[in-house]
Amino acid sequence: MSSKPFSSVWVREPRKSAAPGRSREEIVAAAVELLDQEGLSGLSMRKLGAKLGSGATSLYWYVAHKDELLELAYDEVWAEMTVPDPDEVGWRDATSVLAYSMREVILRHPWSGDLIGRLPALGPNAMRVADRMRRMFKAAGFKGFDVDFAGSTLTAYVFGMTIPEIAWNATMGDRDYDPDEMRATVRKAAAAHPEMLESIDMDVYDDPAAIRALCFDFGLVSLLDGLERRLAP
Amino acid sequence: MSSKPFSSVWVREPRKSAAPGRSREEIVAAAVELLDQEGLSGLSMRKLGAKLGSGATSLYWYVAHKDELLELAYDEVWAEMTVPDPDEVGWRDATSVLAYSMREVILRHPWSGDLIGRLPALGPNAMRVADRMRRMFKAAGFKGFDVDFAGSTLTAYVFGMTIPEIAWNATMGDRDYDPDEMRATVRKAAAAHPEMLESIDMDVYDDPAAIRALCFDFGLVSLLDGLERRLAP
DNA sequence: GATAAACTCGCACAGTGTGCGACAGGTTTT
DNA sequence: AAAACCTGTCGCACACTGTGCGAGTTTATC
Repeated sequence: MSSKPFSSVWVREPRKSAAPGRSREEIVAAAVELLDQEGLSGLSMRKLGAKLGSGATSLYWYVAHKDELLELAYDEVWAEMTVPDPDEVGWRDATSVLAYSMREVILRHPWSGDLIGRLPALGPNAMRVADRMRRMFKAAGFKGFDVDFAGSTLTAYVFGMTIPEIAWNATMGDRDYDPDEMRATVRKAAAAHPEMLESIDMDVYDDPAAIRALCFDFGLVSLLDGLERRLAP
Repeated sequence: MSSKPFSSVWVREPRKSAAPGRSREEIVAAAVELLDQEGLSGLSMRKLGAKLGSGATSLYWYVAHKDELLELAYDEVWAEMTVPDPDEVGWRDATSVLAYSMREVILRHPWSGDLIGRLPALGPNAMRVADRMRRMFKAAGFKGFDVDFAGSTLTAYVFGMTIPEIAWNATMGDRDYDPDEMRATVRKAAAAHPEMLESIDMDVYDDPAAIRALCFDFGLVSLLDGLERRLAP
């Protein structure tokens, strides 16, 4: 009765071929490289084929469709995240380090921001992160559902804070940034809401990166405080 | 010296035409409708033109490019969010209601999830929400940067929690959901991490929507607790 | 040497955003 | 009245996308 089966690279049986000329790993690596250089919209099968010195449609032997390739590339990103051992540093430090690492990795691969919330994170690397994050929160003392809830809350925060940051970098990165121009723009947009001006006129726009870092830390500390509170009633 | 000026619909001067046959509002409304029905990838200029009984390229009179249209449609989403008055219900209730409202609105317009983190939220409706959210956190007692930081933290959490939920609905919505199939899938993906099983084997997959709602509340309460703690040292 | 499996790739199709230039109708200026 | 100018519409064309198909080539196995 079920219409279509749930489809994901991680569910399909992989090709058994040992290691011929072109391999799936090579393709995924090239895709990640291209994505880092040109962004999500810069990755096309034709370009990727050219980069690998092959025809575009040859890649379809190793990969069912482009989405599958993206699933594979996406999981590579999770591999780069540092997940400390809570037994060594304590759960708060461990989760903090993970959070900062996630933020940093996503910012390094901005295209991954567009994939969060579009692809299921079922790859081995994502699983490894999930597993170790569970351990962190178990070490902290969470029980039952709360272990997963705490994990979801943390990743939600990090993603939610970082994704808009990517957007900012994308719109601003390819032009010379002028604080005054930006201030003027936002002031115009907020003209109808005089109270907003007090935040705009602060020196937010002079060093946005620094302010964003501060903001990330503020939210993270708050969040961890809030989680801690759920442990001891 | 500055390469390109910062571009956004909200910065450009709008067309002055009063109200001829076709108007910008009409176009945006039709776009939102189409987006709701067919999702982000379902919106093409040709389809939209057809829906309005006009040629595709005619729309370019009212809108500079597709992105601009998306900016306009995106802002319409912000208009639907309920932003209570903190003076009436207290800041914690006010922020909770806003958070729930944001979640609900985004889930109702899933395509907006893909636009967060791709478009700047400078439209009048987004500004209105930002302004009133500032008021909430000022009423709570936050000062200076912390007012904006608290706001960013809250929206980050809501977005980060909701965006993956959209992805889930998208992959699952168009097929019959089978808890056991899903459980088996995830169990397979997590095979290398035995500790994950204890969360998988709980009844998460029987009523995912309910669990997600629980999770959202857990994170929200934690976050607000954490923010509250920053008020009284 | 033959048969089959593994792999490559050119062609073609249906679709996309959008620049361009040709139109039409109304308003204003000469 | 004529000419010039806006406002608005739209067909055509370009370069680009993912990918199904089928014919071709290489490699492995018996």
